[in-house]
Amino acid sequence: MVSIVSVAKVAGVSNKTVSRVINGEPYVTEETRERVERAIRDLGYVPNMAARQIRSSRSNTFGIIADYVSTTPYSVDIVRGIQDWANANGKTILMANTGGASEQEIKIWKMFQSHGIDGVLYVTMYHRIIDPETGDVGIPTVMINCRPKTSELLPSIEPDDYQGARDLTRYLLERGHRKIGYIRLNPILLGAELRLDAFRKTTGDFGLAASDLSIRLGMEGPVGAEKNYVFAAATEMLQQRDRPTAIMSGNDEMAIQIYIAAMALGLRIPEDVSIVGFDDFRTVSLALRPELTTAALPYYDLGLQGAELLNSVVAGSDVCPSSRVMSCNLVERLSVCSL
Amino acid sequence: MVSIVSVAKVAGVSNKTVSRVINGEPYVTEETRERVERAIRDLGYVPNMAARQIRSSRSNTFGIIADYVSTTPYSVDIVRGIQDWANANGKTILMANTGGASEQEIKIWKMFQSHGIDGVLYVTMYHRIIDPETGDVGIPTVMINCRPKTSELLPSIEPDDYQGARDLTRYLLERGHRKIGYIRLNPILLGAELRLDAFRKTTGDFGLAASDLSIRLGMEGPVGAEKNYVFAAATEMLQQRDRPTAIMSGNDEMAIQIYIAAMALGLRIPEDVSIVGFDDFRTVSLALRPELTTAALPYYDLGLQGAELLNSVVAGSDVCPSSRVMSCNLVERLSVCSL
DNA sequence: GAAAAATATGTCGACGTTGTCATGCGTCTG
DNA sequence: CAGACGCATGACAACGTCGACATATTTTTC
Repeated sequence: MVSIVSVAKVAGVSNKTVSRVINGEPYVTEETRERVERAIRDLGYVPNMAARQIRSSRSNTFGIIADYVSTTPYSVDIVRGIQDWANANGKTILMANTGGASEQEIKIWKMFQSHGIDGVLYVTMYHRIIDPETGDVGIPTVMINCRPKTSELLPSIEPDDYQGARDLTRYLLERGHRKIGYIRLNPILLGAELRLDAFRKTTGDFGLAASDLSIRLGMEGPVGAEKNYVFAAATEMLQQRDRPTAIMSGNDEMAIQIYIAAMALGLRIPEDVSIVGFDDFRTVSLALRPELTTAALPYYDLGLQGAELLNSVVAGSDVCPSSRVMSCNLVERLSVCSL
Repeated sequence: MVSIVSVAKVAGVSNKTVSRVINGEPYVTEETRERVERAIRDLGYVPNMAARQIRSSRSNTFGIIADYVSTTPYSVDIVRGIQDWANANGKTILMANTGGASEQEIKIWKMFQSHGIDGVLYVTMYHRIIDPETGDVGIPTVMINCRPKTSELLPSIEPDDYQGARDLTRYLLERGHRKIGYIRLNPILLGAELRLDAFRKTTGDFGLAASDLSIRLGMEGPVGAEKNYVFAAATEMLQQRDRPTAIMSGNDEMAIQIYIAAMALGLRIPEDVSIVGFDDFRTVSLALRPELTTAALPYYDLGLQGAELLNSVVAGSDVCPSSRVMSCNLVERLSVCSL
């Protein structure tokens, strides 16, 4: 193992001087600095993080604890955002998934503690309210895509589902749609309620009556084993005499079934029925024909901002532990037409 | 910080005895062991990995270096497999993404070295042949979902695209299909060639002529910015007088467009045209109606086995650095009918 | 019942790094 | 020119853990 000591020997200086060079401390002659740097290059020296950590009790490592995020296709962009931030700021990321099991969660907190993690990003796959088993370990924590249930608040960052659904609804209304169908997300998800509320409120404000709305449940049951009514619901909705001219889908994935249901009934998209999604899950939204108009969940930014926020918490700046919210931008594609 | 020393003080023994208890070494009375364990619990002691590593020069940590895997929806199951193995075997996972940039890659290898990583899993999003910039760091490495180009071989684990496509083709042939269309994956991907070869070979063996086959390119161009011809290709294919009774899609995602193309032409699936995918990317294969018959990429097992294999390499057992291959199981759903 | 073996516990140092303090040298101030 | 100051460097200890070795106690063996 090539250590600071071997570098010092080769450069003909003390180890402390090498340490100074490595850490960019002042009070080193240009000449010694160069000698040391050459020795570092020649020997291929790399600092030993474990030793640093033991000395400084700072690991420069953040932990991600997730339910399924990194192992599920949907919210990977959160992780990407975090990693990009970490990369740009010289931090390392240690990742663990609970798979939803709370005994796992406790084990993971212990593991984080063991590794002297500086801070934890608590990430969930679906936007929801939870009660993190922080294991009372006292590591600074920021929640991403979820919000703590209990009063002992942790700072959190969430997508603005309400605003996203409101913008989407307005978009349809502005294009002349007055009969609108809505196929609901699984009600366990926080987004489901927020999106539906926004839909109801916005159509109401615009003067639509309850009879102009056609609302159906698309999915229900435990995440990962839900019952799927989307195709049936869409088919039924589109067979009504007075069928909606536009359908809002709880998310993009569900929109696949709505497309297929519409086409099976011989309806053209968007001429006969307009469809909008939610999430901008691009594997779907860009694969559908016509491409899907939808509201983009700000996953990447959630990750980036979350890491940034955690960093300031760790650095000790007094972040008030409130919930920060990021907007969902409307992505206009070709699945909606004006009437 | 509660260390071994504080535990020793409380338990009234030497630190070495505490160390012995922690590591389950023999030669400790039942009585002392209990006293120590109680002290550990009372103080909430957790071993300090950094210190351990510095002492033993083993970190019990594996690194994942990926192009985009963990930040892309497709192959997250590889990561899940690795993490499950790590969890079950008390290893920790450090994860980094190159985003495809090779200067990133070098940086990441340095970082791994800095952290004293025991072994590295080199994972790619798409099955392909690459030349890893291992940074000549000499950390044991196993490649997952890819194969090294150069002669200095590293052990690798890959999916058996050929077998998967062969089984899928046979499945169609056995059900009486004699006119079969094929929409090709992006040819940069190793899977594209293997799958197409299998399709050609298997139909040929079965006695189909080239004229019975209708092969079109679905996508091309750099990953992430490819040109997409799928919808057009499928539409054109299905408008032929002598249209195929079944279409094999390069992957599940492309099948979305094939479904829509077929339906737009008023064709029913599977009565008028059968469709099979590849990958079993469940967000798609289970969302399509009828659900998609496909071959499942063994991603989870790739991860699990890869971690296992890396572990034996690290432990020093002489693993011959050859390529191991895992089969793609056919998943029968409802998108194919017998003629 | 003495020597040998097995069991139980302790002391000490080293891993690689950096913070604290000390030292040496040159330059400035009055 | 004495003292103060700024700069450049080094000596040393300490972080938490565990391996090597030493010591103390008990058990086995003939």
